[in-house]
Amino acid sequence: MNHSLYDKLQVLEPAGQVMDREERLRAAGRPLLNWYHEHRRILPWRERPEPYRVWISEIMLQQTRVEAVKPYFDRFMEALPGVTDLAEVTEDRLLKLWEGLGYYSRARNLKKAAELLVEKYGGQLPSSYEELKTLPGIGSYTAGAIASIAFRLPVPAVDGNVLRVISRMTGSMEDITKQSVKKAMEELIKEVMPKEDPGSYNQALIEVGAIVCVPNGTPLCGSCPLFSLCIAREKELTGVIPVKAPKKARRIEYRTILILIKDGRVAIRKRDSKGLLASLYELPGLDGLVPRELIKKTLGINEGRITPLPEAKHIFSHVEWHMTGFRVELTEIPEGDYLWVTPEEMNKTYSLPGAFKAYTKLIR
DNA sequence: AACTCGGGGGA
DNA sequence: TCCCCAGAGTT
Repeated sequence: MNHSLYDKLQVLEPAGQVMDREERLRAAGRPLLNWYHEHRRILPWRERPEPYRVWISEIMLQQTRVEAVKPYFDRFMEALPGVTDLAEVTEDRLLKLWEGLGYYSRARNLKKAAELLVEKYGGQLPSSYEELKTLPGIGSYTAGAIASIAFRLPVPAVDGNVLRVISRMTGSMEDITKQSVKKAMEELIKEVMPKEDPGSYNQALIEVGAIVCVPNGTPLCGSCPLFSLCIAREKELTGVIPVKAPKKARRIEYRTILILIKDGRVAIRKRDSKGLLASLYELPGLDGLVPRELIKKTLGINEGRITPLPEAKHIFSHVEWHMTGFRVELTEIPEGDYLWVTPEEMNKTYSLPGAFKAYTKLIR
């Protein structure tokens, strides 16, 4: 096992003996399990932890809060109750089911993986950590979560919660955004985790991170099962740990959004299958802030009534769209790969991400 | 190792 | 505003 500088971090126990990082984590196992059985939240995907349900929930939960996932999970399970349904669903219907959850490659990878499962695994998820990890969209965390929760295998599932809880408890000042730190944490946990109920153990660490050892604001140390084991609590370092490298500033992109109207229908178009909002539908748009006088020329039309629309801003994690827009009432169909749809079809059938909301709400 | 990929809720 | 979230894939 790798021993970094901070593995050597030791504190004096009341009795005078010291406890290193590994011992501290071993000691946490029983308190975590006891706490979890008493305090765990009742969640839809925890009721019947079958492999398919655990898989779908874990993908939805990647970088996404429990509260955000709740309204999506049951609807998804009802629409696509099994691997075969997922393998056969159209991409448009799948993306509509995912609309608003973000990170849309998760949905596409889900379908890819389902197709593989039907082809090569008899429509079932494989039960080993290593095989799970080969599937699209399943990395080390998700493979560990499925293997431990659905198949009861003793493998770790290290997410942001686990990194925060354990780095605080052990007083580690290492940068948890580094993949080397995550990997070391996985190896450490694999060594010390109890073997009898690995799913509950992993979820206990996650649950403590989600509802006690919270990231923003003051952690609720008074109700933490790891209170007496926690170095950050003892040394008042919860404001410092976990240490994370600063992230870089967002770039800004300027867009001109167009509501093209012809005979009561609106133009939408499918976005590229790669990049931001891949394969979703969008209102047509132009790069940059295009002045009103250039709109007709750019569209290649002669007639049309052009009305300016308000400016709008949409913030993604790494990009900001600063938008302006125009409504264009057409008497001719412009060149371009447009789909002409009624406002109702636009809402019910096609997946238009929230980034366009400032303009889609103006369509009537 | 650095970058890309969404959207929302809370401080 | 900024932060973070049951991360993974690509470059």
